Amino acid sequence: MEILIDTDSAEPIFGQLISQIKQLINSDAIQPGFQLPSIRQLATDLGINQNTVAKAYKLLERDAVIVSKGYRGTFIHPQAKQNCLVDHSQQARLLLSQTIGQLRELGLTDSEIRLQFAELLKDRTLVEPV
Amino acid sequence: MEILIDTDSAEPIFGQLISQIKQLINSDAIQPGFQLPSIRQLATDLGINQNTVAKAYKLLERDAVIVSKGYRGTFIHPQAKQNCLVDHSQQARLLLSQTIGQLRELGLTDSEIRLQFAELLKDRTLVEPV
DNA sequence: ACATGTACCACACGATCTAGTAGTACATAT
DNA sequence: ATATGTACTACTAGATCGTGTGGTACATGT
Repeated sequence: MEILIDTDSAEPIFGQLISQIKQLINSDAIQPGFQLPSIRQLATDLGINQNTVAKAYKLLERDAVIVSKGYRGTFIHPQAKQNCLVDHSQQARLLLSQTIGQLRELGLTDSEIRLQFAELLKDRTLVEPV
Repeated sequence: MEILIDTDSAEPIFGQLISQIKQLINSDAIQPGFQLPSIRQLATDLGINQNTVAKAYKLLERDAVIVSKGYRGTFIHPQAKQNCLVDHSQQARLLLSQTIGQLRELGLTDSEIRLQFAELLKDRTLVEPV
């Protein structure tokens, strides 16, 4: 499994990791069930921080591209290739654009919308019911 | 009509104007039909910029607290006292909190939500249908 | 000619916030 | 003891935003 990191790139490292891992899956270089290197292993190999790798893995797992099995390691998800194409941003775009449109119709200033949004986003109770 | 501006205050000048004008209305110091000083007049009286006064007036008119009658001047709105209490932020809060909750349930990161939001807010076509 | 509200633009200062990364520590299970 | 994923804090550079200002221009109606 070959991954190259460009520290000078504008794209963040964890983003490069995600892109390249997805590409390896799409090109069938690695297939479902394949065990990925551990977070520490990959981090030291690439000369980057563990948290950076952990972040990439976490996002990949959220999108069901890989699966973490705790101390046993991390593996390619059975439907990895299919899930690589899912775009969560699409749904977000739709929901948000509708909301913004409504708020603007109410006459709210963009500044006011921004302010409310920033405050609400700090509030974690919006998804976990306390 | 006495208005005092504290340049050293953390609250922006246009905010101080809005607050104090609302308070004058609530305390019956000025009543519906009362003619407010013109933008230029108030600006020079307080030693602040015209645009700052214009901004305050504009927001007050949006919330139906005052009414601009063009070259004839600006007046206190008939239902000013009542409209002083209307909080547009309330509706915004509700709409936004619902949307944010849904996006989080989808598993989206706050970073991702923020990004989408920032991009969409730049798009003015969301309310004006081109 | 004059005063009114309104609408732009551009700029600068300051404050705030965010992303990205790094370091460290922890619980688990072999 | 060792390896795994995970969670927390902290830091720094950079971007972003708001505010206020200044200037100019316009249409309106007296």
